[in-house]
Amino acid sequence: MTPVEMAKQFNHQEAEARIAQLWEGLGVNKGRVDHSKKPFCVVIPPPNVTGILHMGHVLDNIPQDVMTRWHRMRGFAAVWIPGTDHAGIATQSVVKKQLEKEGINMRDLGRERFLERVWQWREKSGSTIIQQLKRLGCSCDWERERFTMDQGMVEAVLTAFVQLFDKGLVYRGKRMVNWCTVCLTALSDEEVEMASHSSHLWHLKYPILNAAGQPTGEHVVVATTRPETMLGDTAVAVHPDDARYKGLVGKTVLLPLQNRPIPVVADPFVDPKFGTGVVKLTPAHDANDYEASQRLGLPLEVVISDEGKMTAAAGAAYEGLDRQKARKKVVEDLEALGLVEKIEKHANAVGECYRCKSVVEPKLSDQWFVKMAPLAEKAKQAVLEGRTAIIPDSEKHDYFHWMDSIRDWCISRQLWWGHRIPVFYCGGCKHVMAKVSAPASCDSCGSEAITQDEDVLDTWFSSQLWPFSTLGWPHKTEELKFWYPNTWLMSGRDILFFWDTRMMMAGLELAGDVPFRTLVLHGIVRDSQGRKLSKSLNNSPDPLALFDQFGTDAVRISIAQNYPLGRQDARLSEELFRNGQGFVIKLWNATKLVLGNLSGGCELDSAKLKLEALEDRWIVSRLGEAIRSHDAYLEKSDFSHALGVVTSFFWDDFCDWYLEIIKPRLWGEGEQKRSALAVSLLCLRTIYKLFHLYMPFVTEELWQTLASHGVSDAATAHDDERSIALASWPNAALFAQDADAEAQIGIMASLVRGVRDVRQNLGISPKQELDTRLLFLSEGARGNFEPVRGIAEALGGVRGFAVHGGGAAPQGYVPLKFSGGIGYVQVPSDIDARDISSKLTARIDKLGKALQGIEKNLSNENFVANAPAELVEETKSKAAELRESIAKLDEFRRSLQ
RNA sequence: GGGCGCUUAGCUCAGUUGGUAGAGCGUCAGCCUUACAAGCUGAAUGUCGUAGGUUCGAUCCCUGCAGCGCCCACCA
Repeated sequence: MTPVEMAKQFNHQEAEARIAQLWEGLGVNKGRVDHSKKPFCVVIPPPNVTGILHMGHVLDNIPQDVMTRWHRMRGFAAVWIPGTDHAGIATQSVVKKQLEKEGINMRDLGRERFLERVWQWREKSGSTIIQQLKRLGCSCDWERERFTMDQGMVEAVLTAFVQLFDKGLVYRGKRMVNWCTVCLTALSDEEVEMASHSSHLWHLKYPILNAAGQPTGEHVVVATTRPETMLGDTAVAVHPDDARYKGLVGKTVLLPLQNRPIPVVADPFVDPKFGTGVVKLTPAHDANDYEASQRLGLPLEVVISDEGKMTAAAGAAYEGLDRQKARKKVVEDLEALGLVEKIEKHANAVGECYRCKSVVEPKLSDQWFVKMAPLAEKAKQAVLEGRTAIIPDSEKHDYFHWMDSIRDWCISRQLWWGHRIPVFYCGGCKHVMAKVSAPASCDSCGSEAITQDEDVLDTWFSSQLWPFSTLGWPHKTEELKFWYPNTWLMSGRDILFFWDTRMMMAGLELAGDVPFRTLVLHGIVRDSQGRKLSKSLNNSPDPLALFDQFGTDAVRISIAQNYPLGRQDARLSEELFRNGQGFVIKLWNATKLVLGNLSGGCELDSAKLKLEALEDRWIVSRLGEAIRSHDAYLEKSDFSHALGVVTSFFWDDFCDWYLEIIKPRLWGEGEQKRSALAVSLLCLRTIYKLFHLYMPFVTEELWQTLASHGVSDAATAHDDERSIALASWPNAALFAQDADAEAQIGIMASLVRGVRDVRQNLGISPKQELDTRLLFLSEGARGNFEPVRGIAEALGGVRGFAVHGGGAAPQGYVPLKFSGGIGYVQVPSDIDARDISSKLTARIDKLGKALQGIEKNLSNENFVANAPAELVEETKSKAAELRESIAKLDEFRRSLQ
């Protein structure tokens, strides 16, 4: 082997594509059912098929990649299944808008032709996000890519529906549902976001009629936040016990504008304390009112259409007006009649469509529902029993609360793009059948007049099957048997109720077990000012541009380091990515140093490695500790801390101390050089493996660089060395702990830091060699120092440490404290004494304060009596050390005067 | 209205059997030392939100309060 001339830096632009090809060629990401190994399976939260990669995806997928790579290297039969979601409402509205641009109304086009257009759009843009995920370095098994509307998925979805139907867990019913007047479909409760609107509370006067139907001249005042709905009022209600209105119940009032008499009724749902205690009843447009009207047998008057416009029933003056405009006109018209008593400011929560943000309208309609209570109970139990762990633990609270307060799930959507509900109606006997494939005739009467339900299923109905439908369910495939339940699932906590909870329920009900063993939830990323990323704020960076600019590895490591696990959110900034870039560069340069000094005869065999030099024993001990600690964090899915362990090992221990210590050996010859090379190469190879989870590209490049120069480890030669992704995970047990080495290097580092500190403080040039004497506080410390004497001299720039026997500080030396004793550094004659004196005073004051605090404790009898003996001893010796240091500093200060 | 979380250095955040607080960035100072100036070396900076309680001792445990944020909720 000869010294390697490495490029100045890692060219990520060129290398990433090449490395991705290497992986593809080697099939490193392929998951295979292998019963000799433990299974590991993750399914990707399927992005919208027509979507493009945004920071949210990056956030989602980095940890999945980390976990998948980690398990693969640890010898699991690991698979990460990718795919995309058809995203019903979102995709339909995109295509609808495209058509509108061409002047085509989708209703005119018809269902079939419209669906053709959607499929075309899907074909065109469907692979974009998959390509982008590849650029992120995701080690998915791309051959297993699925789409929520591919053939197998259709079968799974229809089967799931039919099974639930047959169990009586799916039913059709007339209910008040959330209706989006823009998307023109029903929504589930989860798809409605409550937003606070500052609005008004209008107090309207309804004239009271006498028995003959004539106005008495008196009014009853109702308070409402939606005056436009008064056109559809069918009654006015008060609380039965409300003394103020006792005489009113049973009478009739005149509904203004409509000039229709409506009754005054009593129902306990009215809150006498709110408003005037009188509420108008609009059964067709309010869920509460609807329920009350059912109890009271009141009629329904639909005055708002599906599109959110007033109907003919609202009266000629209002028909066709938008809800908002109708509200304004109704109020104006009532004011003109003198029927508005007052208008108060009022903040209320309004439901908005989670897709288009328009205000949802309650609408009474026939819809399909999933009966949730029995499913929720099982899902709750599974988490209570620990069959699925939720990380962080605090999120369980929301999970349980949701399960406890569950309501039936409206799954029918009045859309075309989606899984059509597999329910068939017989035109003859009105029999209703749920079938995976369309029946030719009625099961019950044999009639061939069969029609299929027009609606499609909620997108989340198919998403909830993802952990097992991707593995071949409803067929009992090898994959399903081996990889179900999935090991792990990562999702943003914003879709906990859309997706995660429903997968739990569907998995337990349909696949017979929990969908995943561990659910990890994360927060969102924000910009540097803490704002959510959004298109309108233009603060949402394009991940691909970031990959180009900083390198994919840099972006990945930056995000992994600042991972918003749990409730926490993470802030993004340029600095963050530059920081990540720094790690890539540092790793490159550390390799450059070692490879630049390669020479013949340093073949590496980690099993036969003899660790003789102290620093070699030390770095190997530290490395073992880093591996153990990293793995322990990752077991808990704590990526940031796991990565933090590796980065601080690499940067602080390996680069700042180890490489600095061994430089003379690397520059030298012979056995010293050989062993330094062997140990540093072993460390580098191990560091690459550890970092590979987070920075797959640069670590692969460096691994290949080593391989191409003949560096490989004889001890792991049985491993597949063609790619680091196929290499085996480092075994911490092979890196022996060495307490002596750690203690000795610890003393050395503390002493060197002390000398550097003195240098800086006194303004002594780093080049100037110093004379230094040491006073050891114990024989042990002295013993620990001897082996590191040479290293300390080299790194501290010290001519030679002499031992100071004790007693007064030597003249002209400044003291420094290190772990194990006190050092004295000779002050060069050209240093200004007054300058030093003031610095010494500051230092003495600082130590004095620390001593004060400690002594306060020691003078407290209760502390001495109650605190653990060890702690008391420790505190005493700390106080002694401080006193000694202060005394020496003071002595020196006085000697200057 | 109910529930949950957060408040620590100028900024972003770590900090579990309770023992007098750390990192990165930024700031200041010194270094182009033959891997790296996107670097190295050193320094400064905190009534750990607030008021109490428990304790020999509280950033940590308990209670009240304030500010910020999130989730849930059919009160017109």
